[in-house]
Amino acid sequence: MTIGDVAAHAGVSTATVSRVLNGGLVAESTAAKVWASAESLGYSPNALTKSIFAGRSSTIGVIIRDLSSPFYLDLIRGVDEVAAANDSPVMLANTDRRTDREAAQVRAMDQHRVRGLITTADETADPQARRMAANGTPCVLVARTAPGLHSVSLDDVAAGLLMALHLAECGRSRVGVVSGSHRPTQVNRVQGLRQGLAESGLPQPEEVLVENEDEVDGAVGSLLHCVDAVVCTTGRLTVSVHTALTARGLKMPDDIGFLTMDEFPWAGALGISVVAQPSYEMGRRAAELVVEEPAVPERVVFQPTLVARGSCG
Amino acid sequence: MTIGDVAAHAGVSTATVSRVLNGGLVAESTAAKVWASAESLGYSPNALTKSIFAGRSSTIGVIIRDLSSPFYLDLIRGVDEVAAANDSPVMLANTDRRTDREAAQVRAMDQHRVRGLITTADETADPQARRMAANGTPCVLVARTAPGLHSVSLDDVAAGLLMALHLAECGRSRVGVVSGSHRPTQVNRVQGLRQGLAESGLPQPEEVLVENEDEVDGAVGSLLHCVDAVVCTTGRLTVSVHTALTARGLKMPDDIGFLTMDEFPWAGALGISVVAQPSYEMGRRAAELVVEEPAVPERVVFQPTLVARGSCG
DNA sequence: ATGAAAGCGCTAACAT
DNA sequence: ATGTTAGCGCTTTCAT
Repeated sequence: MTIGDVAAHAGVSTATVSRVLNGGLVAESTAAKVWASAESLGYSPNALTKSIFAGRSSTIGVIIRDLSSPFYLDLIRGVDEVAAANDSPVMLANTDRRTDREAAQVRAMDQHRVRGLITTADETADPQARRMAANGTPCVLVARTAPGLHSVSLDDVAAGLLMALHLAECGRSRVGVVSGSHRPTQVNRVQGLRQGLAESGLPQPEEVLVENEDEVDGAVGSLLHCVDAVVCTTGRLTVSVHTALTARGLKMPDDIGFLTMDEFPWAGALGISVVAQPSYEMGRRAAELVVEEPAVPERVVFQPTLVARGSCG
Repeated sequence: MTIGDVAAHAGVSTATVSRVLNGGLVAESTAAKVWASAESLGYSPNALTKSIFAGRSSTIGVIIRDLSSPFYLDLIRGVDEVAAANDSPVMLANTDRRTDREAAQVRAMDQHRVRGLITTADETADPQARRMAANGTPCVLVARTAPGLHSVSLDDVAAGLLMALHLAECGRSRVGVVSGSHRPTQVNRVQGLRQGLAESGLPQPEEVLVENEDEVDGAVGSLLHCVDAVVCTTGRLTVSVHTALTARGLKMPDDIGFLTMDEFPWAGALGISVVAQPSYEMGRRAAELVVEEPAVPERVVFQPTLVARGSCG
């Protein structure tokens, strides 16, 4: 089914059909004929071919590190919302935390001539992203910044400060922190926490860094002999850390304080206090940057909010 | 940057460049020249144009009813996994439970000439899907079947039976069930439950159907005067039902039994028993159907499994 | 108001 | 082994 078939069926030229389909100047009567033909032939315009002329597709590319994380999920929902409102399909790729996949995925997005790219990938793929940006494809970094590229991120230091403040208010004095990686988000959150604790006149935290989820239990155990509160700087490890705590029979907030990052569906039911980031809004904003294509790199920073539910006292 | 630019730079024809890029028969020396030119010009092949020739894109389309549901999330992960292994990008659309959006999204997928479509949409869009299927685009229904289309679904009746059996084994005698809609999955699960209870010599369940999450609390309340176990046939409402129960001070399993659908990250920590569906595997299988394009409509049915954690006794 | 024709970036015969 | 040429399905001048 091509535009040619429709043209033949309607007894007009392909140019006319194209005009009808795209709202050009055509006589009422011919337009009607064309619509009828298109209908009866079950014609479906080829979006791929259209994109060739535009030079790019209307698709928005999204590269996600970890599809199992609630944060990224909400991010996607936000992106999708804005994309849908702009008739832009969303092309999704999951690196599944395998950094070596990122380059290939960015390349794929580039080759599909996405209208813009929203990525949570590591620095590895930055040069490619920058090249895309130079060629007129807006690229938005999420949870990270880089020169020459847009970014949407959380004020991670503020998140750490918020945590420290809350712990201090709850009368906690010795805190242990579980972080998830060396990435800037994690480092900044811990830094904010340190700063906040210092400002509150509290001792610096005991820190463990955990890459793998199955190391959490041991790490938390090593923390426990000297702390009265455990904070977790990544939503990814919330379940594991919580489990490590409760498995030892510790009750919150009486035996131990617990504070973690990122809102999640069960937080309310479990009474777990969190420092939340507006992930859905961040997704929306990222997509808006793609749609609006600001000329100069924009760095959007969102503020975290504390949701106190009693797990710290 | 087109193939023509590369050809000019390398002093060969576009055909030769195309051959080099796609592994045709070319002299080592020319190939080297071409690669060098492509490299230095930063050439990136246009996947859109390629698809024109193939007649279709390599993209797999996925339409999801509800991106916030863990079930669909795992499904996507499965799809993405197989898609990535086949160099197929994934195009994602979220209907956000607005049935009226489905038709437009299926149409968009069609117009983008997706290689195949995996959809959780309602019957509304079936005629379009069937037309696509007729034109050679494999369409896979998830959690639903329809004549002429592939499908991947759970044995929902078995899920209900499993629930009934477990409740009976735990000594529950009067069960209340919260279902989420009139869709076949829900109906079949309840039917399986009824059948299982009957076979176990237990009375038929008290049933409430809840469309909106904020009606859950009232609905559960209305159930409570006469039941010693509550089952929820949709993972979407697990949190709400659980909250409705605990908010009334009911302890599981002593005061009330609780059993719900779909595995979720906190189930272990909370000791909630569930009947799980292999969502990730289902996603994989759906994508495989797209890739393999079986000539006749295939109906893949997965079996649910009980994960007993003590919330029923 | 409509058609003819050129061309978007690429591939695939068909030549040489 | 490489170039020439004719498309793929569509848009867009430029004529008429």
